[in-house]
Amino acid sequence: MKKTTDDILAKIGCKNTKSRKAVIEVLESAENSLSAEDIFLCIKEQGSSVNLSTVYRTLDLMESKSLVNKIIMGDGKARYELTVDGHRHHLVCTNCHKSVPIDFCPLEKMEKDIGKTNDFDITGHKLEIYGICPECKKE
Amino acid sequence: MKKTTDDILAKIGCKNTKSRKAVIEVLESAENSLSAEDIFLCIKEQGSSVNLSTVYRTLDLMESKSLVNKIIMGDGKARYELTVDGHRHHLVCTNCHKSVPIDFCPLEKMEKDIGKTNDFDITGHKLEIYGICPECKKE
DNA sequence: TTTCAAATGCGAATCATTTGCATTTAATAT
DNA sequence: ATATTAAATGCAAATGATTCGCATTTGAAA
Repeated sequence: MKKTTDDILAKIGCKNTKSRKAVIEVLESAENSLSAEDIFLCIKEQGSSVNLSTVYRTLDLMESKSLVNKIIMGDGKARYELTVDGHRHHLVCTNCHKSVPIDFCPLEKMEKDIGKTNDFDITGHKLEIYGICPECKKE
Repeated sequence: MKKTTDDILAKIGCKNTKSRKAVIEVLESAENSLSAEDIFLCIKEQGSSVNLSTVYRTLDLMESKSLVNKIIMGDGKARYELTVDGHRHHLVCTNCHKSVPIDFCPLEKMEKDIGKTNDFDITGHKLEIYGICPECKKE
């Protein structure tokens, strides 16, 4: 079980530290994407401690290695999640901020065409769909 | 020519002030989406003066009335543009931050299905496509 | 186990955006 | 026109997420 996080860290050629393992483990067990502070608090709850700066640095590092996907949200806080095969978009509840991953990407087929039409080299995209989740609808 | 901005302001039921007219006029003549500070500087260049807070407040107001579309960018600054019929997505150059509007929306047809599948009431979405523009490619 | 670059913690700095409050102004009634 | 008043503005200070500098610690290679 620890093996996985160690492998991840070895693969990107950086030191295998307690903080980094903690961050990765939190992300692995998360159902939703988390903010840096969410991660920081999770680790604290587990009895360990990391500095918030270190969480940010770890996330930046992992994002630069494409291990983590940074989601820029409308509320001013970025969320992070482990990169899964390909990428993933979310349905975000504008009331409670919970997010549900969507398992397909409406852009996949179109991206190349759009790039060609506009003479851009496409490097990526961000998509979020907003709405009210079932729980919040009840209220 | 002034008529248009006056109409816009009348329509949303708020005071018709110099600052607001200035913001709207800058947005009308802009080719790309602009940051609050871009707008602030444009107005200053024209010899007038507005407070940056006022620019933000005007933009928030207009966004709340759906007259302006707020684009959340990866560089930490939001960009704004007048809402055109329906909505619009952008191809954004990650190098020079220029953006090109895309005249169709890949989500249009899918949104309802996605909402139904996940039991969400869909309220909207944001999509941006990133790449390198023709000019920046040359470098 | 020595060595040293890489990583961390801490506090301070940044920077876009927001807010409180005193002052000004546009729109309405007089 | 003028008075009246809620809405809008300017200003400066606050906020809040993220970043940075730097002294200290630590993992990994020799």
